Amino acid sequence: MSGTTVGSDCSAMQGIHLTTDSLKTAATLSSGDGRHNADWPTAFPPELAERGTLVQTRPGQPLPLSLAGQETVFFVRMATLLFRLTFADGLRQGVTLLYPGDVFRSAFAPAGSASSLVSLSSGEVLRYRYDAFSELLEANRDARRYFDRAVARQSARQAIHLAAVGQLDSTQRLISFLVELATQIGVPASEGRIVFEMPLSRSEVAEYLGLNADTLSRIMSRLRAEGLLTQPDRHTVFVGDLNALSALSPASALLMSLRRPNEATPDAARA
Amino acid sequence: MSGTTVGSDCSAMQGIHLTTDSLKTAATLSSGDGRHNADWPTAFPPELAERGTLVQTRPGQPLPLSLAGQETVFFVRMATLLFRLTFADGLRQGVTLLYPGDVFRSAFAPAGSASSLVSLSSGEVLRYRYDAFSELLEANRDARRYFDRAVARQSARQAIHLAAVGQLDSTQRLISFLVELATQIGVPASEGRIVFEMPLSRSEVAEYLGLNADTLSRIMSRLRAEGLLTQPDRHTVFVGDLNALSALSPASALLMSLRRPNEATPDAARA
DNA sequence: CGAGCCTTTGAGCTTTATCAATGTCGGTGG
DNA sequence: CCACCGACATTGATAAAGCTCAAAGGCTCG
Repeated sequence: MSGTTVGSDCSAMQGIHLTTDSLKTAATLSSGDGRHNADWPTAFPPELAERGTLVQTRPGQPLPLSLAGQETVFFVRMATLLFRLTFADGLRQGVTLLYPGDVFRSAFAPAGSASSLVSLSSGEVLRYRYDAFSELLEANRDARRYFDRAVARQSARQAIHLAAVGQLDSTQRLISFLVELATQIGVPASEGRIVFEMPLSRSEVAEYLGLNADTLSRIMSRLRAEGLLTQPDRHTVFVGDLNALSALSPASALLMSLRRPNEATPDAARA
Repeated sequence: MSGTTVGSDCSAMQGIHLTTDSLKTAATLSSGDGRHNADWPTAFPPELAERGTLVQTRPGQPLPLSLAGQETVFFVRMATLLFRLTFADGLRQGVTLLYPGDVFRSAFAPAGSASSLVSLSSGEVLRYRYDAFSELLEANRDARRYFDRAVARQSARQAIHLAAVGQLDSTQRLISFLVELATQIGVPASEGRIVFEMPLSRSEVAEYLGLNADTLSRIMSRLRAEGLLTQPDRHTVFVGDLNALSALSPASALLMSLRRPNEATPDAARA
């Protein structure tokens, strides 16, 4: 599995439709390291990948939830996405982060302009019309299973996030967030550390955690001062000792138990 | 519609299995007022109702999420349920309220003892083993559609709840909660008012809203003093003017747009 | 009728938001 | 190459929202 953030500054990025064989890469990429257990498919079924519309994303790029009035479905092949809700008065809340392997159905969001889906990184997303996607699932048992599992996994993640926002103090919330990122997009670095690129700006993180951006900055400074974190630059975070960090938030254990699906783990934990 | 708060000390209440025709009531009840549009089923398909295990609930009764190590699915026929998450240190957060028509898959909750599903009222719930339920959905297109819609609806509700907890002040949060209840379980009363039984105790409401119980009590007192609410007893709430109330929280509009599925509305809003 | 639990309400304190000033990064154009 | 600009980040002082603790009613159920 390769790196984390990309850094492309390409141009055309909207809906290139893939014909069945125009992009073997798609199928190949997504079947990935998949162990093809018929009962518990861990990889996105290639038959589905072939039928989607490829969207190349850039940081900050919005992904419209409805396409010609139709419901949509997105499969995150390689990117980090944010699903965000905006109230009438402009208050915004980051609801869920979506990582590679995740699937998002537009009906998961309240109707209207309140909801938006934004890519936080450069990457690739497959887009479907919901009715077409739904038919594909009917025809493909593995695809259906993949989708149902993905939905369940994300639902669990969102529940933990809600509990963190509702019950934890600001420090614990931030730590929970860092643990989430370390678990989902972190990669091992020297001396047992873990690195990841922070895909959100300070104010986006604050919005996600239900905190004030100033407060958040203060807390990050404190964690840095305490040596729990190192930041060579604004967007790169090294976690020295993930265990020490996670011990500081009650949500850590739950967050770390949620792996991303393609993770190469010896035992395929089922739920 | 009897009592509310905990205190059940009853005895037998678990799983009575229904044979195909032992409970015609089931099918009848759940097909309810359903308009049987093949494309968009609004009622829980009777074929599914017949196959579930009927669980009669009492206030405070826990519904175990795993059954002999198997994943489960619950269909709420008549009750209000609470899905709650508990952190290792005992902090608890109410994640979602489930109303009649809702469907809950145990995998929506993080694994382990952190999650629990509790009935807040007397009522009836149908329980399935997930693998059996999954097969039923494969065999029944309407059932599959019902399930997918239900999941989407609940996901949207949970997103709004998260945004309320993350962004709103305590008064707005409480008002959002009241608007949710009025929308979901409220019934018209005299003089254009709306009544509902509050299925949660003060401290459970506080837990759901991420507030302190004392603070919550204060705010309710204030709303009562301002005449927005009337409470003949602790568990009965009259909302004098739902529009006036909902104007006080930015989340109201979104919450009110989520109707429950069996609602007899002229137009069947699709998403 | 009494025990226990839930609720209400007050006083004081902690945490976090707000406001404002200053600093840093990255890009742009002279 | 440097000066400038705008967006983002940091940090301090202050204020307010909500939490904690404690005491005093109410309800409910044996």
